[in-house]
Amino acid sequence: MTDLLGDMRRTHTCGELRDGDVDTEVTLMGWVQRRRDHGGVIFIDFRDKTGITQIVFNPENNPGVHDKAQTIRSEYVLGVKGRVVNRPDDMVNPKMVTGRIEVLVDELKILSRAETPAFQIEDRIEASETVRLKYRHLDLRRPKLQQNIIARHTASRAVRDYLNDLGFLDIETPFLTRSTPEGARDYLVPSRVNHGQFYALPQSPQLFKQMLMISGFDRYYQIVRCFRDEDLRADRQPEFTQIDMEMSFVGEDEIMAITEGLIKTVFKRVRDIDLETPFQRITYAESIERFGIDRPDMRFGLELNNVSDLVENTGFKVFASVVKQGGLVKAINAKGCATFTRKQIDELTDFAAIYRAKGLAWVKVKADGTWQSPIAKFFTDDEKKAIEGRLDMEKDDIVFFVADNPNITNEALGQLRNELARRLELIDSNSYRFVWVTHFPLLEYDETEKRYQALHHPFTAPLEEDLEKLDTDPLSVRSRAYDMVLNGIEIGGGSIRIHSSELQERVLKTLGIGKEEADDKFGFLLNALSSGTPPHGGLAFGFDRLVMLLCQEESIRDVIAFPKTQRATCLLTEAPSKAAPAQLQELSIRVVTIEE
RNA sequence: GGGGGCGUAGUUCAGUUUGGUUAGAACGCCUGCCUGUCACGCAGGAGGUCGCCGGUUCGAGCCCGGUCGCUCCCGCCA
Repeated sequence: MTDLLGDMRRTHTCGELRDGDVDTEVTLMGWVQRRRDHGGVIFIDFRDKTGITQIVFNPENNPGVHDKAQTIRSEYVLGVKGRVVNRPDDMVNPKMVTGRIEVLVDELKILSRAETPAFQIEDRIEASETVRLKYRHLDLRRPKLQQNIIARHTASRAVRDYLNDLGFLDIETPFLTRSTPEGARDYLVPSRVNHGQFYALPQSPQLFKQMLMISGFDRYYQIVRCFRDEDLRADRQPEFTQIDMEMSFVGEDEIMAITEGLIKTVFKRVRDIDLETPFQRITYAESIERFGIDRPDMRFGLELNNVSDLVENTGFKVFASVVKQGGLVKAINAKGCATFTRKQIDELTDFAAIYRAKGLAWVKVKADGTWQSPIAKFFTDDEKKAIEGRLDMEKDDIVFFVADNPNITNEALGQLRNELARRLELIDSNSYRFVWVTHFPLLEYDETEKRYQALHHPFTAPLEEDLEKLDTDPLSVRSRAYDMVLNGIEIGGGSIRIHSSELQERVLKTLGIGKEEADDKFGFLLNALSSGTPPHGGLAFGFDRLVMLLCQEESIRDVIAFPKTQRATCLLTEAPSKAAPAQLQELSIRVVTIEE
C-alpha cells in the first residue's frame, strides 16, 4: 500500500469545472458524497471544500473501472482522471453550479476507504450537538461549516491586511503570564521549576499592549487567544479569539474611525456588504434611558419611556412606593397589540421574571379609548391622560410597565423590548445596525464585596471633566470607554487608558487597592507609567462573535473548528483529563477533594 | 450555584398523558434487480443496554428517587 497516489496529481477542484472546460482531461481528488448505482451507469457526487462535481462510471466506456467503482461507498477518498463532458440537455441540474457538466472517469484510484459515517455529510442533516462534537472531523466536512471556517480565514486576513497597511505591528504577547485580581477567573498553569507557583493564561493582553505603547511601538495589533474560566454560553467559550489593538497619540475619534474602517473592510471582503460609516454614537446614559441596556439593538423602535414622575403620587401603591424609594417605573408601548391574549401576556410576564422583574403591569387601550387593565382603577383621569401623552397611547395599543430599582427596571424592560421585537417580527435579519455606546460609568458598586469595581477594567481613563468627583461621588464619574454594538450584540470594546502613574494610583485606591497591593500586583505597570508614557488607547473585538454574525450563525461553536461543550470539555479529544501521578509529582501537586 | 429543554436503531424522531403480547417511522446500512440519476427507483434484510444506577409493581421505555451527558438561560463573565 505504498504511495497509492502514484503519479496522479490533482489538476482541478470539485467546485470549479464549467461549460468552458468541456473536453479537458482533468484529475480530481475528493470525497464521495453520494453514490447512485443504476446497475449500468454509476453516478457519484464528488466533494472537496470547493464544491461538488458529478463523476460518471459507464461500463461501455471502461468496464474495469466500472467494476471497481461498484465497491465505492460514502466518504471514500478517490482520485479520478477523466474527461469533462456536457450533460445531455435534459439532464442538466440547475441546482448545482457544476450542473451543466460531469466527468467521465477513465482512471480510478481508491485512495482511502471509510467506515459508514455517524451522520451524513450534508447541511440538511440534523445531528445533535453531542454527535457533531464527538465526530467533529466529519461535522467540519459539511459545506456550511467549511464555509464558516473559510469565512473566518477571510475575515482574519482582511483584518491583517487592513491593519498592516495602516502601519500596525503584529506583536506576540505571553500566554504564560501573571494572574490579575480584577475581572474573570483565571486558568492557572502550575510551574514545575517554581513549586507552588502558578502562571495564569491571559484574559486579554491588556497590560502587555499598554507596555508596548510605553515602549514606543505606536500601533499594535494581534489576533490572539484569550482565556476565561467562567461558565459558557452560546456566545462564550473558555478560550476565544480577540482582535486586540492599541494606539498611541490618539483620542476616541481616531480609534473609532480606524476600527470602523476595519469592520467596513471585513464586511466587504467576507460578505460583499458596504457599510455606511461613521457609525451612530450614543452615550451610555442615553442607551439606558431609551433602550434599558448598554447594547441596544437599533433595528427597531419600541423605545422605553420613563413615567416615574407621573406616578409618584398615584393610588397604585406599587408604582408610587417604587418611585419614593428611588426606583424607576418605565414602560413600552406595543402599538396595535391590544389583541395579545392572557396567555401571551403571561408568557411575557414570565420572560420579564427571568431578569428579576417582580411583575409586568399592562394596559390595553380599547376601541373607545378607555383602559382595559387590572390596574386601571388606581389611576385618576389626569394621571391616565399624562401617561397616554408620554407613551403616545392610541386605541388597540398595549403598554407594559415594570417598576423596580433602576437596574432591574431597565434590564427587564430592555430585554422585553428585544423579546417583543422577536415576537412581532420587527427584526430584519439582513440588516446590520452599528452603534457606538460611549461614556460608560467608570465604576460600579459591588454589593457582595462592598466595594467599587471597574466597569471596564482598572486602566480605563476617567473623563477629564468628572475627575473632581472621583473622591466625592465615584459612581457618577464617567469613563472614556466605548463599545461597538451590532444588532444588540457587543462585538468590541475599548477605552482611552490612564497614562499617568499618579492618576492610576488614585483610581486603584478608589477601587480599594492600596499602595502596597498595587505595587505587588501592578508595580511593573506603575513603574512603567512613570517612565514616559504616551497618551494611548485601544479596542478589542470578539473575533468569534464577529465571524458568527458574518456567517449568520446562532452559536460561536459553529465558527470555531474545535469548540468546547458547555461543561468546557472537548468531546473529540476528551479533554480535560486526569494527570499521571508522575506529572503531578514533578509539579509538587496533590489532588484532594475539598468537602464543601 | 440556580431554572428550563433534551437523552429510544448508525442518525433524526414517534411512543411516556392512561405501566401490559414481539418497542415503531424516516433517512442511513447490507443483499439482489435496474444504463441518465442527482434526496434515483423497485424488492428483500439486518440493526435496540429505551443514557446509567436504584426503587415501586405480577409486570417499567412509560411511575418514583438518584446520577451522567448535551443544550438554552439567570447568576458569573465584557
